[in-house]
Amino acid sequence: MADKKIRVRFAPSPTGGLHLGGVRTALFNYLFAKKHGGTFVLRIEDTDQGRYVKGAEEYILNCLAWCGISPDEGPHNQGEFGPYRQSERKARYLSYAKKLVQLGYAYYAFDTTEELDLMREKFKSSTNPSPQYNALTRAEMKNSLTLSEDEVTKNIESGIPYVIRIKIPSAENIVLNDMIRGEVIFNSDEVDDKVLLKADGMPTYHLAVVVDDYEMQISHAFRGEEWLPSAPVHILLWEYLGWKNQMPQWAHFPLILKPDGKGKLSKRDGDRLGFPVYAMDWTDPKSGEITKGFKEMGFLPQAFINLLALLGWNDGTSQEIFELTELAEKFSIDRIHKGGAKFDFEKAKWFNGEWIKKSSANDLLPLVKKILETNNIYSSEEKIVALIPLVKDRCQLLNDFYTQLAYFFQDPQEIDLSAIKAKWDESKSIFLKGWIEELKSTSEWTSIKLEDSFKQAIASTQLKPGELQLPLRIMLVGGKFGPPVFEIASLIGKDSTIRRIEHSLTLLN
RNA sequence: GGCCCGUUGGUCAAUCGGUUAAGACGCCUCCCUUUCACGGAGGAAUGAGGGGUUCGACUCCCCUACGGGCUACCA
Repeated sequence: MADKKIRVRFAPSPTGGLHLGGVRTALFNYLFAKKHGGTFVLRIEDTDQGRYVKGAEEYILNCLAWCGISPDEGPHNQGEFGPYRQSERKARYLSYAKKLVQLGYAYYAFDTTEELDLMREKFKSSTNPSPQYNALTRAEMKNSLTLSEDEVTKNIESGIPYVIRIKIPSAENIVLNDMIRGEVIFNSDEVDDKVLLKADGMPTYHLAVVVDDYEMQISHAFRGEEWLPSAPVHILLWEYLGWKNQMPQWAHFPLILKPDGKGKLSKRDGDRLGFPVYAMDWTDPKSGEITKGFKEMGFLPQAFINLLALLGWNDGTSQEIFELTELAEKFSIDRIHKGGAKFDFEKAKWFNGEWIKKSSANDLLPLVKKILETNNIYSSEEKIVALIPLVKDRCQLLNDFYTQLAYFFQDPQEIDLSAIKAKWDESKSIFLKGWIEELKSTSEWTSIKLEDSFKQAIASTQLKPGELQLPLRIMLVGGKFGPPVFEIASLIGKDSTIRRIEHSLTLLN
């Protein structure tokens, strides 16, 4: 076992957008694989044809690629353990389910939905509001344990729908050894006879996960904490199928929680509180509704995985900024927390700001260019790349580059005159008009020269430089932000500078 | 209701029996800056409660409280 090759998997269901928690699960799997020179497998768990959403698989791949954590093996890069979509593995599950029946560890059940509801109604009490299909109730149901062999065969042959359920033993302790939580003990009496094979012939998660983890030789099975209660079913299955000594090591990750209230983070929380929950934009193929993703919100993939990695894990030092390769070196399962972490969008933005500061102008160029272009600003790469260092410290999200850069390319659409008006008087207008005249004849248009000229001109008046520098900024950029004013003036050029000042002057009259 | 998991500032968190209980985000003050940021210096703010064990508990054990997950022919 110790020399077993490290193989881990990320096994999402293609049912919609890829949740932040899902990306973190994928990331932790990836990091573990990289750290130990193992293989990171992608398996598509598409056994629920009712919830299957077209395009979701492709989308998941794209999200992983954007994050830089593409799988080593999966439906799009087949290894020797394919197929990697559960829907394409259907026949295998059936044969294992039948084997379990033969062995007496599972049984056929013919109960209809109505009959199940009836049973639950019948056994419902104040002390037991949700009765289970288990040792107590299965004796009263229609299954191969209560029916004669003939009846069972007849039922199956005549096409009556059936499921196969696991027969949970009574009064047994089932022990899970979790890499994060240690020993967790379940009493089998609390576990119900879970459906293994559905009436449509598809396996449920419970059967599929153990069959596939076995066949794909998964060495470590990591998943979210929401799976902890069903772990005993899986452990039993490993045992009943005779694979107990090949069972992977388990670890259940803590959940990512809502920032405010309680409960795990959902897409709705993002909509409600104004931040993304999905990795990338997700368009629902039925409704056409678009749900915002981190990518489109202006996150750098490096920042996104960095923030995710630090949600429930840290390396024990106070370091917070890590790149992927460094994470892969330092990652370890035993430094993962047990408790869930509330998601804090403010901190997420801080991570992104740090990564923007860390990135070079050249790295940022294509992204910034694209943002400008979606806002109808087209410019040369030379110009953009020169401008980026001036403003990148002021940007937390990539989209901030638009506001920070737009006035270099076009006159501000809105000018915050209210900030000027309060202390405005005629003497200031007169000064600026005079200064503009001076500028018109200036041949050397540099920020140093402009600043000199401005200060000299103002020295001959009663005004102080500070009284006019802010108004000048607002006239040029539209608001109180951006790099030093004279630098801006030098970059936008003489015509624009003069035009913008004149325009504001007329507005002030 | 039952079962399981969890609980250090508002949030992310270090500590693995002995510390003035780190650090970060956010917030506040100041410096730098005649803008906004960045940067720098400070500040407020934490061991859920109660019992044990121990010379000594945030750290180990028990109880309580609180929070979460699960309780589908969904994953």
